[in-house]
Amino acid sequence: MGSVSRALKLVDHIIGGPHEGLSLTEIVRQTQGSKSATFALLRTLVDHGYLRIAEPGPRYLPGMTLIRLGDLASARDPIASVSRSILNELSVETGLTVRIARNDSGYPVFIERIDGPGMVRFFTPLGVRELPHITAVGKAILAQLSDVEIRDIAAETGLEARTPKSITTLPKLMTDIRKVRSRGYAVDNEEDAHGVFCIGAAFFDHSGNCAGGISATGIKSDLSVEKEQALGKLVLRHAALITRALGGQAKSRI
Amino acid sequence: MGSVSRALKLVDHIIGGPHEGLSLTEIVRQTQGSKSATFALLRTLVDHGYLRIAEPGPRYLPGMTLIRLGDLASARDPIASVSRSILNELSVETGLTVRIARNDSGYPVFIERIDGPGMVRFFTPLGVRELPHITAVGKAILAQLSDVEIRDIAAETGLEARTPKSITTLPKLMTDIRKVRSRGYAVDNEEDAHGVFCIGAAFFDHSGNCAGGISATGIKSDLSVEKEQALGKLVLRHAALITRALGGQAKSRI
DNA sequence: TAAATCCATTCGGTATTGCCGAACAAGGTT
DNA sequence: AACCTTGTTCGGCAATACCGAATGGATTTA
Repeated sequence: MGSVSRALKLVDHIIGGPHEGLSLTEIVRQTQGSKSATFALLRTLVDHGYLRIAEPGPRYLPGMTLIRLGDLASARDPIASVSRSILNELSVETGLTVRIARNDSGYPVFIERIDGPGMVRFFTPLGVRELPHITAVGKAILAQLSDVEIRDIAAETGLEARTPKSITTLPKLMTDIRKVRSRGYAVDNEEDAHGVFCIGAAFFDHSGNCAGGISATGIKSDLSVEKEQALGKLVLRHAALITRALGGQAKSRI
Repeated sequence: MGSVSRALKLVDHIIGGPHEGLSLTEIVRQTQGSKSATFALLRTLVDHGYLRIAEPGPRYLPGMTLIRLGDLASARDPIASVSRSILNELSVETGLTVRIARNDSGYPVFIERIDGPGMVRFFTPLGVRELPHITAVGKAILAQLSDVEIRDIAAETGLEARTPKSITTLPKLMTDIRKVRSRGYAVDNEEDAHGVFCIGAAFFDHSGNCAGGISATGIKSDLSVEKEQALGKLVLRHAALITRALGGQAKSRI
């Protein structure tokens, strides 16, 4: 399957490339492999719409099939499709950037996003495993796990820092998790990015497992202390709505 | 590249499959190829996140990478990213399902969508070439082409019908296109689906070429005659906003 | 104007590797 | 307990994906 892997790596490379696309020789220079082989791979990717060619001087760009598959994958995801209207409601009520994440064995993977109306745009990619200890949804998910599971995940990630406010030690993480458990919602206080806060809460599937989380993100200066609590309760309520829409119920942790 | 093609066909097959996913044997039955070969292909697709495995009884589902690539492809598309806020504005002003399409050499390919707030959901896939003579955006794009180009595209598609109201002959199409040219906006009057109307208008890039179109879709009974004109003007105005955002200007047709 | 450079694309020949059938393992069912 | 179904592994063969070189077209340099 080396061929397939190489082809998919090419897709990744091109989607990470510059706005105006990449030429064949540029791609060959930046990746390993002969010119003729990559040319053949690119050709089949174009045939399937994964890439498209921009003229002049054949430059390769992401194709329409990627948009098609992403749309279908999102429409077929039960969590994403069920929460869309609830997410939209939270968006208009808060005016913030709101997101839904799926619980990928302890790690949050955001699958849906509605940007706030303001000028500020956050870099919030979908479909990527995020760090649990640095995101509000991540901590909301962690809070549903046992302490040993949290320890294991903390060991896996190494609790790396993104900002000076990031939590980098297990004890500090545990005290924060305990706060999450008592409040019901999790807070990311500039732990992921300077000047950015995030408030998240978990939702549950039919078997009572944490299926993911919902969160609202904004710039720190807009969030007063009393607003935080109100926003937390709002996010929590919408998480409960998603739980209900999924036909789920929160499991009582041991 | 047979390998790559087969792998991408598998992705297509699985994303078109049932909600609960497909098992290996089901996939083997529905596609050609040996069990071991498809197993290997599926494995690499899972490795790259294009597919994911649902337990129990390994069933294959669309993976998170599809959502990630779709999000990135959409974010990198200049038309999609520039029109997002304008599309959102049209959405709240009309309360309808609104969409943006890219002009793919005469054919509309929708790349962005905001569903209306109501119960009704239209099946409006993204990233797919739609038929020009059956969609409002399609006719808005056609109206920007020369008459011979329209004839060629009509010959290519065969002007197939979707509903009794579909336009199926070139003369009828041309009279409708002339109306589009005089009004500025195009109307799909239950030509694509029973009880569904759509109003669209074209926007232009820096070189004056038609880059795509924007449209609003709703159920027919909500659209009175006087509303149609108001809505048409509204859609047209938002198309002009996109043209400006793209740094474009409408080319005067000959 | 001609030489030169750069790039996309094509083409044989070779060896890598992807494919197949069969065998193994593991549940689930009768 | 025997039987069927399904996922997974393995060895051997043939297809085919890869490479390097050659071609052709376009743009630039001398």
